[in-house]
Amino acid sequence: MGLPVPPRRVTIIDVARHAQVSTTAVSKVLRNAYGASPEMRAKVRRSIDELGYRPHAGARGLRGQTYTIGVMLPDIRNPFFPEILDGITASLEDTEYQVFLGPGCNGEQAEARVTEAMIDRGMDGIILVAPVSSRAHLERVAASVPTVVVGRQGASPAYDTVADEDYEGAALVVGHLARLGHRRIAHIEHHETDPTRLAEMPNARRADGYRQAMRAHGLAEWIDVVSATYTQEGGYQGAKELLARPRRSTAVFAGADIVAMGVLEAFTEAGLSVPGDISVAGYDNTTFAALGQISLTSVDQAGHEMGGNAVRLLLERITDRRRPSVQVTLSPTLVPRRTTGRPGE
Amino acid sequence: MGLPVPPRRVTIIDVARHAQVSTTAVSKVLRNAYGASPEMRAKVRRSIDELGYRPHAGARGLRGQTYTIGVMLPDIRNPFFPEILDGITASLEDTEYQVFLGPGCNGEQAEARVTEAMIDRGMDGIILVAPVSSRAHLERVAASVPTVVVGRQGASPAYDTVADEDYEGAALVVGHLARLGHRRIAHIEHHETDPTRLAEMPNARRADGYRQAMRAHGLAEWIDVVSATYTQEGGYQGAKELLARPRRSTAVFAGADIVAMGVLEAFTEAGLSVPGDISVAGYDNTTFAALGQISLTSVDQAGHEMGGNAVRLLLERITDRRRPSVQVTLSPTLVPRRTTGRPGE
DNA sequence: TTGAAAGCGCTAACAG
DNA sequence: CTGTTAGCGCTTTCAA
Repeated sequence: MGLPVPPRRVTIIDVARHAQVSTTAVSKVLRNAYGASPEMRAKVRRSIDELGYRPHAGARGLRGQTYTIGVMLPDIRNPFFPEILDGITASLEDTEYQVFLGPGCNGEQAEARVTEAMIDRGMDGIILVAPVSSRAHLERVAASVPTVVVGRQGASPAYDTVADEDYEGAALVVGHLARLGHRRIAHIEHHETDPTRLAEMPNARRADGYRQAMRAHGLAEWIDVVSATYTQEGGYQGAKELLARPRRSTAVFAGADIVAMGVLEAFTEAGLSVPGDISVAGYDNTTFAALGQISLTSVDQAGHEMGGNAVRLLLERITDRRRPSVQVTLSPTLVPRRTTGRPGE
Repeated sequence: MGLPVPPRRVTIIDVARHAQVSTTAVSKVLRNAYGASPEMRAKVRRSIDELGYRPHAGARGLRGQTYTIGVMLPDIRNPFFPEILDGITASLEDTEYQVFLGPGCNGEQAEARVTEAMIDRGMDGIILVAPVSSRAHLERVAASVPTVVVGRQGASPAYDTVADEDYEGAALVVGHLARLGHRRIAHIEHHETDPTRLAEMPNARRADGYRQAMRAHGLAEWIDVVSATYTQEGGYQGAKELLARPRRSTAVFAGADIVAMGVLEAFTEAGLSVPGDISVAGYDNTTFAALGQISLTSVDQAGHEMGGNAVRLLLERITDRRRPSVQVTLSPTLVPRRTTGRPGE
């Protein structure tokens, strides 16, 4: 059963016939374009409603726009990204644009596939969140469609960027811990080898920010960085490594909340109390950092604002593709919770 | 600068010219369609590679398919959904189809907007995960595009379904707790009023499954259901309510992991130890249930398999739109962790 | 202000 | 097996 014959879609021709005008007129009304009298607009609008007409985006795209914005998120599991997405959808809610997300990407190859798929579908603009692709690829993408890169530093004339100042975020954590009386503050970073990305990716900047802040607080001699990956397992292993040190740290700054989760697990396993024996801080202020059971001190990146700014820049660029590129940098804030306290309490 | 003039896209005509064949020939090669000699195929493929040609999905969609599958997830924050998504993308990886996600939807209106947007973009098929829309709307959608509904019971001739047997999941939890020696097992449900959805939505079925299982274990007199919402706050409030009861339960079955998180928070606040004083179980086996710090007993829905099945059914239906609808039901499994133990220990 | 007509890139139907 | 032709639904000249 199930209506084997899907009823033919209502097209612009049906609307034109119903309203007794030309398709051109209907098109003008759809796009709020110049050259249609108020009476005609009203008449056309009525027909559109009566017939339940909705324009076919693919067909529109062949000549004009598809009114579609693509968003690429690296990992849908990371609870930080929904914040950005909320900011994006909220800003786009009252426009005609529709957002679609690429599926979780990990690695340059997956990113290439998704970005190409977006371009092939005629999307009017794309927002890339924390992409790992080479700058060359990003610029190639930006050459064929308006693009905004979010959560990654590195200005380019080809695309706009919106990012959090990770140096500052790292400094907030180190400052907070130092103020509590910690000196031996260790850091677990996500290892980065690619030379281009080294300066642009948040993980690298957090590690640098940590080093810089330690020096600024006169704690240079206690700088201790463990290389791992931004995963729970990475945090677990990194914490193990720290525990094996002859002089144990009194605080650990994990480069991401998910890393902090692994750290907490390792400490619990080792019978250490947090923050009694050792303090732990994360980064991203993810949903589970806020869970009462965990209550992790973290850094909030204002994801919502990031998303909102990204949309603003993107719409501007869709309007004027040759305007000079813009870089927006937002300041993170510290969210102290129960995993950090005075040392040796 | 940023290349103010985006280079014209390579079209099928360019490829045809380069390979010295007709556009029809190129089209056939693209679609692996019948009627092209191996030599011609090779020649065309070479030209495609040399020119870096990629077909324009919108244009294809005007006559044939767009090779695009839309997936609607209700809430990107719920860590259960990525599992389904992984199953979907994994099954689609080696096909020409590309997945795009609708942005997080809450409520019927948002769902309507997203499903319509997908149809307007000529998507070849759509997968709706735990939609809250009325059955009528779902059938309207399914009438214009092949559709699979995931995570919601309720067979329809218009679409296929893939769901977990929530009765069974609830029974697993009750059985587990009963076997540990619990009798006073309470349940926190997500309140459902809509009569149509009542029988189809997972939350309602979990509550029913709980009641049924309690009876089956001879614990009918201890049935105790608190109505809340599937949120952390809902769990917190629900737990408060349970604590105010004259006879306290020794175990709580929360309808979802996120609810269990709120429950745990309330119990911690009340100075109760888990599972010493009271056991807690959730549902969905989300990422944070597995976190060492939380270690929540939960029910695993085999999201990956759900996604894989959804894709299989969808591709089948894209091939043959009039084949009778299919319902796939998967069995959940219990994942016992540290939040459940013997009562009164 | 209005509409006729061309064409976006591709596929399907058909003829050779 | 191969190519010609006619659209798909819309926007965009451009002439009236």
